[in-house]
Amino acid sequence: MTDSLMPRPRESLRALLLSQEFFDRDPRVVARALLGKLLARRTPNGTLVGRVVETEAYLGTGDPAAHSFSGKTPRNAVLFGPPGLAYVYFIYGNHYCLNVSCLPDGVAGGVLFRALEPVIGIEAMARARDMSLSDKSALKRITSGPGRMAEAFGITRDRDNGKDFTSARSDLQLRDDGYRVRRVVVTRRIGIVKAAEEPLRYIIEGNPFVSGPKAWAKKT
DNA sequence: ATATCGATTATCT
DNA sequence: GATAATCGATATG
Repeated sequence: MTDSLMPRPRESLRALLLSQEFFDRDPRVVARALLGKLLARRTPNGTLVGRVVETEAYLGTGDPAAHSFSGKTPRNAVLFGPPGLAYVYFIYGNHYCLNVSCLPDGVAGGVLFRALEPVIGIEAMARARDMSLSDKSALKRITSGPGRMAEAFGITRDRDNGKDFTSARSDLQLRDDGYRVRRVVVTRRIGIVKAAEEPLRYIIEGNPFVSGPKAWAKKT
């Protein structure tokens, strides 16, 4: 074959950019629908891609666990804005966490990205996390957790808060490559005390890159 | 394998 | 001044 002489389709053509309408829905619906989609980050050096395997829904002003519960502030303003924007917050003096805003402009709601399965740029992700891939068990820990995946992708509030996931010109995008999720498991949310019992955490059943102890990947 | 604890700072009361 | 949508290290069964 003369494969190398043919114009190679760009990566972006093989995975469709998610639209703003995709995010203009209830966070529970979006959280479920995001499983299996691709998070893509364009950097000066290369591209990072991870498949979404774990999400959590935060319901806005009616949800005691949501940052938007007590109304709009400078920090959470993005959650009240248009759908499909990156909401990044800094937590415990150590970690950034990445969310996407949901529902129409003026209505709060969002989805927290909790874990990815690395697809492209694994070496770069490991570097960003100061990890070596020589240890086989290290692979699972690169992007399995909200703080971990944010660090692997170089997400910070200064750089990324408010970015449009749905813009063709954005360096932070969400795409659909046609991957089909077999089965979804819903559990209580992790790391919170308020409204923790609500079944608002969504994971791809059996996926090894889901965060937390193995037991959390099954039920609770 | 599960439990506990300390780190470290932006944000809000 | 208290809190937090976490992580990694350490301790213990």
